[in-house]
Amino acid sequence: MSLTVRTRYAPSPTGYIHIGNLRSALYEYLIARVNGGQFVLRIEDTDQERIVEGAVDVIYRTLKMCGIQHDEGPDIGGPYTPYVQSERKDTYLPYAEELIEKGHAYYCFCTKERLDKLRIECENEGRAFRYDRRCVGLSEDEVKSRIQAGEPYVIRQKMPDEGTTTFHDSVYGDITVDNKDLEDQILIKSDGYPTYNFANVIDDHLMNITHVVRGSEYLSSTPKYNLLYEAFGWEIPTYVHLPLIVKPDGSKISKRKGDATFEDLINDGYLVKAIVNYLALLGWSPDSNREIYSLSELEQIFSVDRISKSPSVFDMAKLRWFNAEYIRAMTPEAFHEIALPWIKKGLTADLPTLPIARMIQRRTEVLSEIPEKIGFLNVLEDYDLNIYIHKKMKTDLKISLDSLIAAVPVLESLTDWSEDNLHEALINLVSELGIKNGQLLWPVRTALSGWEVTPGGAIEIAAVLGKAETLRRIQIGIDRLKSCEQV
RNA sequence: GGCCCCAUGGUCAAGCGGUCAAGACGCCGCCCUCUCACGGCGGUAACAGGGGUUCGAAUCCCCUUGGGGUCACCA
Repeated sequence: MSLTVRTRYAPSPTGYIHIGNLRSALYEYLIARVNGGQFVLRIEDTDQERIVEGAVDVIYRTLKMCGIQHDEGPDIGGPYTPYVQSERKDTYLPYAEELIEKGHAYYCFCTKERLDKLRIECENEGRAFRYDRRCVGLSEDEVKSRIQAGEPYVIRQKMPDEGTTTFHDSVYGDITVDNKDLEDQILIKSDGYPTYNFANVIDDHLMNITHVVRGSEYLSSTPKYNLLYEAFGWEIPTYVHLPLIVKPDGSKISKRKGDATFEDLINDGYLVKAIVNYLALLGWSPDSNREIYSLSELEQIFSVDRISKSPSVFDMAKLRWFNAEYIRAMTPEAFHEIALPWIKKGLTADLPTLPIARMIQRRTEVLSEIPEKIGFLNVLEDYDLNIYIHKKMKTDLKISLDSLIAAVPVLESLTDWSEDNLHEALINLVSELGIKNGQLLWPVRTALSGWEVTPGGAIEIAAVLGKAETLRRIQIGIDRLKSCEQV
């Protein structure tokens, strides 16, 4: 079979894309690309009660940000337009009617109320609810007259009474179920819209989708889809079911629970490329030990047969690592650009941002941690003088005071306030004084920041603060140490 | 509960009858070092259990246990 591979991403517009959903889109895209095929975007909005304003835009935006570019879709058209199911509403009913003629479906007039009652009864008796097929044997005349009377109805798929149905999945292998365990699922709802269960089969066929890629939660309903394909006499697509992405506690990532949506991660300062890279490796593994891959590299090497079956835990710690890797790999200028909004968020003082960016780049794993990291640059807060005392640096209050005093004239005489010059001047001073680096630089760093821990050392911080502010802060340190009785 | 799926360190995972059972994240230690971080080096830790098949099982089969999914006029 040399058909062009065609995959589709068929989200329902709910307003956000959670991580598992995005990974599905990624894999669908990758499978199309690695086979030189096409990737289609189709909007599944057959549930009129769940329509969310602007939700489709979220989908477009997310795909675009990730570089997952579709070849056909509502926004760019294509040979199978329209790509929005609500706009295809009229195409489904005739197929359902065809099924009725062939004896694979039937009209059902049972009301929601009756069904609910049935459900409760079953629950009370401790057995699983299954539609009791009350309408399966209705005569053609009765159906006709009830429809003419305006009675609402749905169309149900009629499952075989016996036998088994087997389908093949590319990752899970052959799966067989007893037909008696299959429910007569609804194909057309009483509002005239098809259910997902029906529409996806019709559209996948009509749009010539060759590889149906979706989460493994659809595994249990796939036999019903197979029966549909068979009833129509259509070719069954290649199924590729993906293992679920779960939370550390093992439960499914749920939308309403506020679990990691793509936008959340972006807002938290995760890089798109890092997210995509991590997602690619969650449930799939390459043929080597490499972990860093760009999207275009993935388009070359992705393979369905290396998708794993077992669910994988979404591990924030690992995502952080990926993010940090991408940050560290950036040029200082590029990092400065993406970090700038976050630097501005944490910076009230008027200081040059590029040196700040350079200072924090290696020390940043997620952008959102930047503001709090650079707070010491804004104002010098009162600090505990005891932080001048550091055993490993071999400093105490006396040594710190001496070092700060010694640093003043050296810094004052510096005309070109560059990091290199600062480095040279201070290291020279160290040897002049015959002390250890830390005995000078630790006190200076402390005086400049007032923090016990800072991103960047004395020299980097001095360079960022500028000459005047550096000297001012050192003087504060000197004054405070002098007035300290223990010195 | 019925049906279906899954099962290698805490996490992601390689492995597809013969390996001292990779690698990565995390964690711990050491080195580097002006704190932190980066970087370098090292360490911790796994085939869920029980039966088979086989000369030989993490790899194949069965059972048990555990986990997950699904049972809507949602997708």
